[in-house]
Amino acid sequence: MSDEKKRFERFRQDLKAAGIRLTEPRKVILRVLASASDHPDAQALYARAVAIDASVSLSTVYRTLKLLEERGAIQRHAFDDGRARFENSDGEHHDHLIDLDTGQVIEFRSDKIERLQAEIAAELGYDIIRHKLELYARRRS
Amino acid sequence: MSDEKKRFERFRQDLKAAGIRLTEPRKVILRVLASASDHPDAQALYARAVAIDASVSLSTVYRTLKLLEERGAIQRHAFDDGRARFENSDGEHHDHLIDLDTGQVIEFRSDKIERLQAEIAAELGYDIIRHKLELYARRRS
DNA sequence: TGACAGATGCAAATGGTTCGCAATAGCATC
DNA sequence: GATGCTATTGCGAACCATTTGCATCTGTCA
Ligand SMILES: [Mn+2]
Ligand SMILES: [Mn+2]
Ligand SMILES: [Zn+2]
Ligand SMILES: [Zn+2]
Repeated sequence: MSDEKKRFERFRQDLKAAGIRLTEPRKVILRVLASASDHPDAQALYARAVAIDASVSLSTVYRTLKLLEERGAIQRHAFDDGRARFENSDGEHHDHLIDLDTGQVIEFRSDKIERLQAEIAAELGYDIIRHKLELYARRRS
Repeated sequence: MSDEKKRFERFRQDLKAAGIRLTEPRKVILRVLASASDHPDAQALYARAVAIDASVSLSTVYRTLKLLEERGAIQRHAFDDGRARFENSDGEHHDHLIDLDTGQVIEFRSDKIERLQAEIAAELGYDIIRHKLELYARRRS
């Protein structure tokens, strides 16, 4: 089974387990999310969904995104361009570098940084629930 | 001269140097910003400004904030609560830990993390222009 | 197949922020 | 200190991403 199909299945199970109806628009949106490998915003997801089924509405895209986010199935990011961007939450945690010139989003992960963050929070008497590390950068010339 | 006064002076010089008029509303807003030690949003700054001079408008608060941000005199943050928050840019760079229960913002700085970030970017062929590190955390029980 | 609660599309509302515009007020000059 | 030009102001309307109310549809399970 392809990764895309696996992701779709995971979404489907998630909703089913929560007793949430698997409607036609939701199926379409799940499919779109499962096959996304970038960090699309709601508009982009809506466009991809409409390409599959023209009757899907932007409202339902937003409602489904919220639903999946609440269940932890997808993650919402707020990069500096205003719109919220989404990606599915499988795979290991990573942070992002945003190319200021192209808008390209590059993923990276540093265990050292993750560890240091936890240490800092601990010293302050806190446990990190989630965090955000975004590097806005320009290609070295 | 107090830190507050120093900050106000720096703001004043910045604007003067750029040939920007030092109007009454701007003076009030500069004063408010200079004396802020937290991370207030536009509404909060507006409230503080109005307490000094009731004729100041929210529009002018926003316009002045943009002006100062463009000159690098203040910094804009976008924590997860939607509104933009501001703080003056003197002092050394730091990042933020946000207490999810109280909303309290705690500042910290880790040279190690700063260094690691630069290394990661360099490996990817990038120079960091700015970055955002926010830890959303809960007090350890 | 029927019933009913949950889900949908549409349009209108929201909330933070920006903008257009006519009126006002810095500031350089006299 | 008065004058003139222009930047700046307050106000309300516009913006834009996202959310919501509502009448209508549709999964789901009996
Ligand atoms: Mn990612
Ligand atoms: Mn700070
Ligand atoms: Zn991370
Ligand atoms: Zn930092």
